[in-house]
Amino acid sequence: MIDLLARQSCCLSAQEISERLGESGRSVGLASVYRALELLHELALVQRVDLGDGNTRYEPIQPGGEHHHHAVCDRCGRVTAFEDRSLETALERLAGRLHHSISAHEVVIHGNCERCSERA
Amino acid sequence: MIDLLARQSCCLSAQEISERLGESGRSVGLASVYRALELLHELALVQRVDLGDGNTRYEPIQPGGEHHHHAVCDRCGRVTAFEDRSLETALERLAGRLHHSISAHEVVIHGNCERCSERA
DNA sequence: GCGGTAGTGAGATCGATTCTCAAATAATGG
DNA sequence: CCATTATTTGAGAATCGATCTCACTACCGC
Ligand SMILES: [Mn+2]
Ligand SMILES: [Mn+2]
Ligand SMILES: [Zn+2]
Ligand SMILES: [Zn+2]
Repeated sequence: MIDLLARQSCCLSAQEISERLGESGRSVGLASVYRALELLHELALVQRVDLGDGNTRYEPIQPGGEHHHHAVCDRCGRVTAFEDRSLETALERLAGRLHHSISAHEVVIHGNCERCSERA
Repeated sequence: MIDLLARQSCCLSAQEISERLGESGRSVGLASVYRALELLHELALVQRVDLGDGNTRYEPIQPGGEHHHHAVCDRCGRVTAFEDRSLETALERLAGRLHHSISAHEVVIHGNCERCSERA
């Protein structure tokens, strides 16, 4: 499972992880998936991603710190990843000013994806 | 209920809204609270806030556009609101570059609040 | 093999949200 | 006013992701 997650470029739900493992032969129960994810999260190897539909997703944390954020289409649900250096810079600067330690941050953008923007 | 929400400076869960309305005499069922919130959200009067504990919160959208974001203490759960102009600027600039319309954005910071940072 | 320990997952449980529907309330028209 | 129709409410059922339980399995050292 570790490897399956590591191979992902973007986030997956626990359900999806369990299904994919099943498809590829190595079936793993949902309970075990959640257990593993919790552990990986504590070890800072996996980050939780909450996009506001009722499903928590998980994605690997890159050792180098590179990461992206997500734009969600409120019409079709499609999730688009994006990176933005100046956004990250703003967040880094904010860290100093804030009376709050920062172990993670998450930026979620809502709107319509390219495809859904076209058709009225 | 509109007025109760409007009076809030920060987000409340549906549960909290129902409770507070009950305390102040005008009891309103949970179903009705959710109904009203959905409507207010469609009218762009209320914004959903998802902080990653299983509770969706809601807060009024200021007509002027002023708004804040949230830092969550992963130890005690306390929610701290913060504003940051340069973060907003970065998000505004991003809007142009992104192949995705933006109707809302949400920034959530995880870490430890001031109090929890002090005690080891 | 055998007892002990850690890991697994099917199914029970929980809790937030959504759905249903009968009752309450409001609006309409004579 | 009163009867009729339309709208709103909210208690409780249903849903569904996440978590918990616990019998069962796998593994380990002897
Ligand atoms: Mn970032
Ligand atoms: Mn903002
Ligand atoms: Zn779309
Ligand atoms: Zn705290």
